[in-house]
Amino acid sequence: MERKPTDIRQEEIKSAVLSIIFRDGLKKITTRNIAREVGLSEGSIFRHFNSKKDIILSIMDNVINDLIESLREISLKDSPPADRLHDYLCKTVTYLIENKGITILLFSEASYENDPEMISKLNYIFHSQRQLAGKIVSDGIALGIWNESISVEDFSTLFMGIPTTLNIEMILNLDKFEHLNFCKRMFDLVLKILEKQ
Amino acid sequence: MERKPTDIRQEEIKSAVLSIIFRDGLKKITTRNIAREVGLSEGSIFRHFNSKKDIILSIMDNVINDLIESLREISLKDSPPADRLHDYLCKTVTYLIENKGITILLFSEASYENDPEMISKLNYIFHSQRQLAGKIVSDGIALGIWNESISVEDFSTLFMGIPTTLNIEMILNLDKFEHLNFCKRMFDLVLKILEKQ
DNA sequence: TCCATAAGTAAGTGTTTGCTTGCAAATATA
DNA sequence: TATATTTGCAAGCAAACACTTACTTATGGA
Repeated sequence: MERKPTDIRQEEIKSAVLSIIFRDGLKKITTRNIAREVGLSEGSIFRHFNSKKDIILSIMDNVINDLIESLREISLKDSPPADRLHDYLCKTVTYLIENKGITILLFSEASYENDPEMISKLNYIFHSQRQLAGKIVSDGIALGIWNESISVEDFSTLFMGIPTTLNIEMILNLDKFEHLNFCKRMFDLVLKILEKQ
Repeated sequence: MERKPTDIRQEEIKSAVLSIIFRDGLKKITTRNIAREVGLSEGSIFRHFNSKKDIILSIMDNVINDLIESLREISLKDSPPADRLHDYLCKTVTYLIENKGITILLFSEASYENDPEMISKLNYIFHSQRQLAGKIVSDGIALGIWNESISVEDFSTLFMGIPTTLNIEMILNLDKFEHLNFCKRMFDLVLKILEKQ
């Protein structure tokens, strides 16, 4: 059989997991199915990961490296806060649409396994998102653009609801979901909260 | 052994499921564990429900009867829309806090099993909530109290994000979560979107 | 009092699960 | 070329799972 180095196989395995979820649902993520999807024997999967849990943890690391780091870049830019907030939201929405099912995988596995390592990684992802969004709002307030009486904490909570609702809507009616201009529409709504009256 | 009629046992079983989730996590909901929690043999569980799936479906029915019907009542009241929206939000928040883990159970099971019956019930729950919130907003606009240029659809999406975020926060840091005045604070924020400028 | 029915149990069933073992062969390094 | 390491596979492991079976016993209406 064809042989490939571990780092390549690891990516193939993680990608297989996401394909299976999207096509067949969460229940079908078994080491047998993953092996078949990659085109390896089941035993080989355990050459490249110590456990099934490690595969999920590694997928979480991908989310951190891809999504969170992009959001961090946007949040720390010099551009006007309104532009940043808009980009931030659109980046999140795009990522979720392009990686359908990834957050439900993360939340389901974490709450299913009740595993501290998973919960901790999820915590990092969630609270990074919150904190980075909060920074943009703080900047806007500091610049005198936005209403200084708004609680940054509370706004961030509300803001975080947008991607999570998007996720749920995608689970419930994948096909019907109308994401045209979704981020722009949501952005216009939340801007009303921030603007000085 | 003590014998009880099916309808009593069914409630005991459903209640046991929720206790197990809260105490031990989703993975521990096995028919063995449920039986032990109720104090029955595993076989007896199947006297009262045809399958494990039916237990979850029945819990979903409880959510529909308890939460959704309360929300419907609030939504259809005659009181001022702002009062109704506030009550609506607080009712949801209270329910989620008192029934910790119930929504993650529903979403996880539905997306894990990928079962049409479960997805359909979840759809009903989610879209009822959306629609009932939307009605309050429509009423407010019709009465000339709120900004008529706001999209009721988009507002409802944003509004639905509040309970879902609450859920996630509760999974991630159950103990630390500060829910004092949570609903009031969120209500004040979203009111800024609705008010005429 | 009789007896159908409902509610209980112990001891299984087959299947699926994540993972291991023992060994072969490809690849990299000396 | 010699050898150590890595990658692969087939077969199989124990444990866990939802659920069934065969049988017993309590309950309640005729």
